[in-house]
Amino acid sequence: MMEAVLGGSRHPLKEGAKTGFEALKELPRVGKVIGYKHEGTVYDLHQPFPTTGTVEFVGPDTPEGLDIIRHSTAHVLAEAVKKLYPQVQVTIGPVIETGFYYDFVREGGFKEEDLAAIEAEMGNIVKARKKVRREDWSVAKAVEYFKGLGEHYKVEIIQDLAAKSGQDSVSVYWHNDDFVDLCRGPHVPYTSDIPAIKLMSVAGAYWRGDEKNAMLARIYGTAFASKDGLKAYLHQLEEAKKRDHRRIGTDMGLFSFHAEAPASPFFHPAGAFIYAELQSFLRDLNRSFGYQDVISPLILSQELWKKSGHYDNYRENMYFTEVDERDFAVKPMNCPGHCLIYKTGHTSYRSLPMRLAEFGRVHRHERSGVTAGLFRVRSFVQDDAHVYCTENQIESEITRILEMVRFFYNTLGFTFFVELSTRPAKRMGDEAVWDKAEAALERTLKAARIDFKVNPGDGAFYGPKIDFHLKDSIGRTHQCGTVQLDFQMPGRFELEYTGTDNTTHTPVMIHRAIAGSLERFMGIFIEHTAGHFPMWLCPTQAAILTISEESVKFAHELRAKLESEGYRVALDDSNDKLAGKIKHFQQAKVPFMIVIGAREAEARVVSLRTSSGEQKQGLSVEALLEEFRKQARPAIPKPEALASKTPSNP
RNA sequence: GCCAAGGUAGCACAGCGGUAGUGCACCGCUUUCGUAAAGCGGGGGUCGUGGGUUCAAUCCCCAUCCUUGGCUCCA
Repeated sequence: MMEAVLGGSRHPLKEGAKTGFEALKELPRVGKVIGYKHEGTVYDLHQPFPTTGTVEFVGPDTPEGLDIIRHSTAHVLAEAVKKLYPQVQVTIGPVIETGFYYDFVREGGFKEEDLAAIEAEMGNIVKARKKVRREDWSVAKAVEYFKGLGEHYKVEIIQDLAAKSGQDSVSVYWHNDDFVDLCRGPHVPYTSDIPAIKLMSVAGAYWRGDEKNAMLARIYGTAFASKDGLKAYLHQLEEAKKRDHRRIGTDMGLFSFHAEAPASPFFHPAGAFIYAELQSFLRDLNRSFGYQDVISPLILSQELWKKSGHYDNYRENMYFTEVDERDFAVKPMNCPGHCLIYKTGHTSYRSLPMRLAEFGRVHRHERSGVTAGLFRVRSFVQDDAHVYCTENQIESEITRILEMVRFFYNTLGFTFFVELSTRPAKRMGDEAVWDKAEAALERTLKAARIDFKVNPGDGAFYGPKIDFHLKDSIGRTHQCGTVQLDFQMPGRFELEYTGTDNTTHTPVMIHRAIAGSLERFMGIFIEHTAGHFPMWLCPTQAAILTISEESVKFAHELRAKLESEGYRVALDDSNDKLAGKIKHFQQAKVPFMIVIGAREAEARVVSLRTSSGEQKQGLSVEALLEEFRKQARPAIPKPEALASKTPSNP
């Protein structure tokens, strides 16, 4: 006897149904069904039905159902495009996290204004309720058929598929007899089973993602199980736009960009304040963990970059300059400078680990199309540090760094995930050293009980690395912190220390950053908080608002008192209405507003309002200060204090 | 770099062959007012930059700079 799972409950199922549709006839009607899952694979309802086991029917509002709808919508898009532009070739049209896309071959690409017509044609196809029918063809037949249609990319896909997997048949899906596309499936049974479609944008994309290949015309779209689902998604996009750090940065006057220095931010007083506070938080954390500040120059000779390997491996991202007939480069990284500092003077094993930290400004020439607000810039500061240590100290040093990273992210309220990146194709050094380095990082992560995913081939050219990724408000992830093990550079720079045995050894070098780029980190933090920063980071922490002239004198006294306590306070004693003042400081995202009218002035108390709208009336000045003290910057722990804490990376 | 869209006052936008407009912000005056906008008046733009077409260009054409979305998601 078979079993069916339908609408969350189990039902016995008679054997012998030929298709999903037939099987459904035996079962109670519970909502819409567009496919079924059997042994982990999803099938469409027209496909031959299994004869054993449990079958789970898939509704449109399940993750699998949504994938089916979106994949089918991609096919409908392809049919609509072929109908409107018969000369266009189709390539691939996969489902992505937010919808789907389809890549076409079309001279000149598509224009955004073409989308309306295509969407209308898609609507016709949906309305026509075309049956989506699967057929299995031999590879030979498929190749011949698509060749006949002039669909050369499809032919390439089929031949590739056959060569790679060795399978001798492929599946195709028809819309009635009007349109056929190569596809693994599954699909909705009828085109009318797609409830809500929206084409989003056009873009260029390289065939198979490779710049050497032809540029294809991509159309992005999305589809949902209901009109409301689509509406909610579009609304969410609007909301995300409001949190965009570029918009908030402009509104709050935090930073600007100028053509005079493309992709390089100019921080205004308010933005620079927050930036500097974050920096000093990180500096204090560094010092607490035994790091020492150093400062190294921005421009260093080209020979140095040849020695470090950057010239050979990173040249296309570097800025060069020539002065006095000598070649220089602007540093894209701080490590060679720190190595020169290490090299000065004789080093004993007693001074290891040596932890050198620098808020080092680096310049990297990112390609023009990849820069984005603060997220990807060409000039930025890293909270960089290099730890020189013995091989025996590697694991304890990395553990210490993991603790710092965890404290910093948790304190600012971020969730993150961790990736271990292993040897890339373009690399230096022997395989044995790579083996050792990769194993050391993996061991340390496991010991710290941090979940991680291995990212093969994504390491730096000098060693493997651990990357920390933060999630922003619209689900994008950003690489921030990094820990990189380096067995190469110390040798290249002939770094040495004298060991207990009184002979010279080469130290190991660990590159690490916690925030990564302060610029990018600020961008993420702005979106994370939507501009509502914790009080200790705010340039203006509180605004005193008077109601009428009787309260002005007390307001000034209060400001003097708060400033003498070290708070950054604005005073609005203008003759605007209170509601207007509140609106102004609300939009400026000042966390606290202190309202003072005649009543308060007389009793020498205040009315406190937070930017989230909470109110407390009749607070004494001492009670107000107590409220503020609760918002102080979190205390920086010592390494020993964190070592005992239960690890977590949510 | 490549494909597409865009650049008009500090900000958000409208206008699109006959040399510029709205809202907010800013400045001035009036209003002394209890938790998201009181009223009136005013100043501010060589319409990204360079070239071309035209009697006339913010608008059309070419070039260029900058910004934005996309270029890993394998039928």
